[in-house]
Amino acid sequence: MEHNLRVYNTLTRQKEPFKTVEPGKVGMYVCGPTVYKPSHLGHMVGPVIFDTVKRYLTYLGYEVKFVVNITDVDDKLIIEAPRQGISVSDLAERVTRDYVENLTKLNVTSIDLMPRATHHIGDIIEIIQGLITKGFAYPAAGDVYFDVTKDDDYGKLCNRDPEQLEAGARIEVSEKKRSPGDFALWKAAKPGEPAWDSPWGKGRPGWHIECSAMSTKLLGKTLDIHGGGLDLQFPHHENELAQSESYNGCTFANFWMHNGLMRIHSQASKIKDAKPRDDEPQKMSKSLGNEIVVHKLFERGIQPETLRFFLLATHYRRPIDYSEERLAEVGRGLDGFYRFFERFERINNKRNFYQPLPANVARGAGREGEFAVLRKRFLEHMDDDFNTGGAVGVLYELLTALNRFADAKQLEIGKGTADDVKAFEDGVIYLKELSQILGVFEKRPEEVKTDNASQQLVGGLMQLLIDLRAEARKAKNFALGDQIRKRLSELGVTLEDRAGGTNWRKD
RNA sequence: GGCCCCUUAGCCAAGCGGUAAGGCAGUGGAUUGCAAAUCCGCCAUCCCCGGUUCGAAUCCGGGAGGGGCCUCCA
Repeated sequence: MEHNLRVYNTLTRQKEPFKTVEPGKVGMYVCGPTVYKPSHLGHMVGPVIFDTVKRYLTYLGYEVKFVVNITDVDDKLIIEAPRQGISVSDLAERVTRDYVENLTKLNVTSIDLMPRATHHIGDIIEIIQGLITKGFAYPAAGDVYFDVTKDDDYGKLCNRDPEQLEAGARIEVSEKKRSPGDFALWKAAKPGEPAWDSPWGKGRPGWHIECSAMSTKLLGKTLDIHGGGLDLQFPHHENELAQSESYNGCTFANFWMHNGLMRIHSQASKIKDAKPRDDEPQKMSKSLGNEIVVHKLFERGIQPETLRFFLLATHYRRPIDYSEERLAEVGRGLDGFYRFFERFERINNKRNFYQPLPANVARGAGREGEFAVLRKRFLEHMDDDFNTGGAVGVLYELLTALNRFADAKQLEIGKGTADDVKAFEDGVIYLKELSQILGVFEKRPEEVKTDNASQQLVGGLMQLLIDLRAEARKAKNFALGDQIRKRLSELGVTLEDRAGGTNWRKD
């Protein structure tokens, strides 16, 4: 496979040339949510990033298997379910549905499997038993713990020294543990808790082990990419790594990718007792209670595509500060693209911009024209550790270049030569090709929900007003023409006079 | 206390040793009857102080400020 892709690896703290275990194939595992509360914006960062990662790898020719797990049994669920008066499994089901709906809206379509922890209890028990047999774990009164002192390179992902874990003394205290850094693989059930039979009695899996079990089961012993939020590095990923490598005796993941965290200024959130320095951004998290719930954002009319673009406009390893203003700003930037797509359809009314790409698009073909150069720069950014921020910048340059070209050749009034039109269409095809890598502009933005009859009526009335205004302007009665435009503007309708006629647009 | 990471224009942001992409906002112009849309122009020397180098936003050292993890967390 020929490419120049380099990927930053948390394990080595540097960018490395991307390689895979099996030629042409990629196994990618990303940690999904513990499903006890509706997803907030922070939960969307990883999926959008890794969806884009998969899109790019697929673009390069890889066959990618992308797994996102759902942790559906955990203390958090056990506490939350009774509060809502429902069972743990119903809670899990409800929250998972919310998660998936949000992902779908954000055009995260590339996930192949979403395994649930509770569907893999057998696999989990098998690994725990294996770890006990190999001497890496020990049962203790119905629990089972991983013994970090038996794992020579424990802490290698995060530079964590097991000795110093004691010094912290903030770790869960348990007299069952041999040393403070040990963590639970299996937890004995208290009465009324969800429980499964095991060699150590009724209980449930600890956190971390489900990921080791499901990733091995579904993707094999060595993952090409393991992803997740920066906050999962320790202890979650460190422990996953320790378990898996101790059990399988081989490298767990070749590339560890961690996305930056969504932050929010507490003033912008609804926290009552904000901390003294409430002007500094903080991580968005359920436990801090400052989260922006995704489905509420959609209910308020935020376009999913605006959100996706917002997430991709920054490099994935950096934190992103959320604010309403920022979202509105991104939306304004996006408008330029939507207007261009309409322009394209005016120029070539045979084609709908959102139609799929022709299958015969020859990638990398084409002259060293301006559009082709920009396309190349876009791909170079993606090769550089999936630098979507840089790529988005180039997409804007391509947009400007296309508008400039259409202006210069007066394509809108049919003045361009056949060659001009061809060159323009090639450029548009590049734009579509690159947009698809980012997972944007694949379908027309949602129209305001009105029934068909109303829409037709509005269209008819608008045409009536436009025609009347055209007559007034023809008669040089600009005062009347301007009045019509002004009154419409007050209603949120903008008129655009062009050579080919007048367009209208609702804000 | 330990371990990571960040600091670029009014705001967001790319940049990974060769003399600052892009977006939003602002502003001047082309176009327009006037607008809208579009295009063109203007708008930073990169937190501070040292050092390495012919050359540093980019490397090294120190300082200041901020974030994350060490406890559930995407």
